[in-house]
Amino acid sequence: MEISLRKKADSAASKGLDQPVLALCPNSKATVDCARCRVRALSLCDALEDSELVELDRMATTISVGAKETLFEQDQPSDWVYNITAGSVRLYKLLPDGRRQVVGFALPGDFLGLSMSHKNAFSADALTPTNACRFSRNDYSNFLDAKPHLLRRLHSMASHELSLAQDQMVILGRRTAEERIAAFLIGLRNRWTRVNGNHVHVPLPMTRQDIGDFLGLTVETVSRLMTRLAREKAIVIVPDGVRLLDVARLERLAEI
Amino acid sequence: MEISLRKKADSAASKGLDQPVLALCPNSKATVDCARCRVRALSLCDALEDSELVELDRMATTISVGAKETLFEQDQPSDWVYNITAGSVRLYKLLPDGRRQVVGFALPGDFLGLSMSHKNAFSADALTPTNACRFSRNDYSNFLDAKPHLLRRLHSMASHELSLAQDQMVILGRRTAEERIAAFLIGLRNRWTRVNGNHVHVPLPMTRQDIGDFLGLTVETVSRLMTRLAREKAIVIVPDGVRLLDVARLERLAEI
DNA sequence: TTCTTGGCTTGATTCAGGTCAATGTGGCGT
DNA sequence: ACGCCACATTGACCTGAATCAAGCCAAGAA
Repeated sequence: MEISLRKKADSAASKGLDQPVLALCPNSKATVDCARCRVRALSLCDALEDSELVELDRMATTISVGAKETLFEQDQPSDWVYNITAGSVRLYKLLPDGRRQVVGFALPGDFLGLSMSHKNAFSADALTPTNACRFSRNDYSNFLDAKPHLLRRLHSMASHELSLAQDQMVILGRRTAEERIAAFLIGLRNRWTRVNGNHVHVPLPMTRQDIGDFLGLTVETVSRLMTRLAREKAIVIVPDGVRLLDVARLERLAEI
Repeated sequence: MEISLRKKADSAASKGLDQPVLALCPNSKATVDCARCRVRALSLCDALEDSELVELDRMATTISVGAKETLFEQDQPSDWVYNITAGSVRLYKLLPDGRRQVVGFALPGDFLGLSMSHKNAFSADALTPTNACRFSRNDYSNFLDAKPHLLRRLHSMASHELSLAQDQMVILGRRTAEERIAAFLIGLRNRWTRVNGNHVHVPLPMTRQDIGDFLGLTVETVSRLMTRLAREKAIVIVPDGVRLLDVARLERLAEI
């Protein structure tokens, strides 16, 4: 795993190969500047005052990982919490025999470390080159103790996450393969909307295998159904994503 | 829906038919006495000092609902939060066409209302006669604002719930019917342990249909596999539950 | 340029679990 | 005692998605 570190207090701390700096986070100075963070409004940090952001700056380290590199691994001590600022991340659990369940995908603005447990409940690796704001769990926990409104916000994010997980339980337990694909595309469209605005173009940084492992299907089934939806003019498959043609139909299929 | 109310401040507030008072909560006085609550150690309230419990007493109302009665319904305003003190509750989501996903079962000590949303994410109804401690969401929210350590506790419960939901995603997405049943029985055994101590007898207050709707299976499949596990001497089916004979085998099947 | 590799698609076949249809069974109200 | 009803079980059959097996294609490596 190669991670490049950029930190105000210790810019010589870089280890491993540097990843190219991504377009979304073009700070050439090796500083964290929460006040100007472009995902701030989407993230936990939105709960903070400007004065508090200065404190946060001091705690934060920005990290960059390349595609396919690991952020953290299931069952390892969770020493850090992360705020994704650019890129996309796959979150998954492995069974001993290799079966895999993807429990979610993280996009810019998403927070990893809601869980308050000292072991990671799942592994996380980057789907595309990814930047994140990283805090030590200790610093973070102390900061939380001092800022009850931040804790409120954290709790409301965890509640929201729980609610999404329950929706996913409905999808996995009670929906057909076609409905799962439709729900996935509509759900992802809605999440990209927060980041990029509402477009019929839905980027899919993950592979078909990842989608299958998220939806409880095989690659082949995902591929067949995407092809079928395309044949029936509900979507168009484009490089690195899909374009939604018949949003109404997809929403009807996805309806909860 | 019939609910009997018993409250210190307003014992005349009873409406509807009274349910018989349950064995586990035999207060004949219509008062809430958190300090002596038998599920306190299991519940949120464990985070509170004795002095704070007195405040809680004043906010709380105990309610009793009979089997099959509704505590609250999906998409309705969530005006109350609940602490289950006796009985068992089914939590579920309905699709428009009637398909159902049970998202969980609540046992004594479980808290309903982690979610901080003003609409219920799911419906809840009693499987067996059930007692709960009920708080208005407003009172509760104000109380939380004044007690950051209670909020911490609430958040850690929500985190735990999220982690369980992710485990359930693995079960629904990537496990065989037999593994699902084993995981369900072992998981339920572990939860009853908190309430009753560790026994090989696992009460099943829910129907086979409920289990199927929790595990993404049909009644018939649940019935067949329970019968098979019984035939193979892994369990014995007894009235209102099962007795685990070969715990090691079940744990191997359930392994995460 | 050709070779390799990883991801994607497509077709043929299989099978785990669903569906449909009886039948069994225990509790409850009359 | 009787009938009812909800729940549970069991059997026969069906099907949606998995599995197995090729190919296809684009991006890198040699």
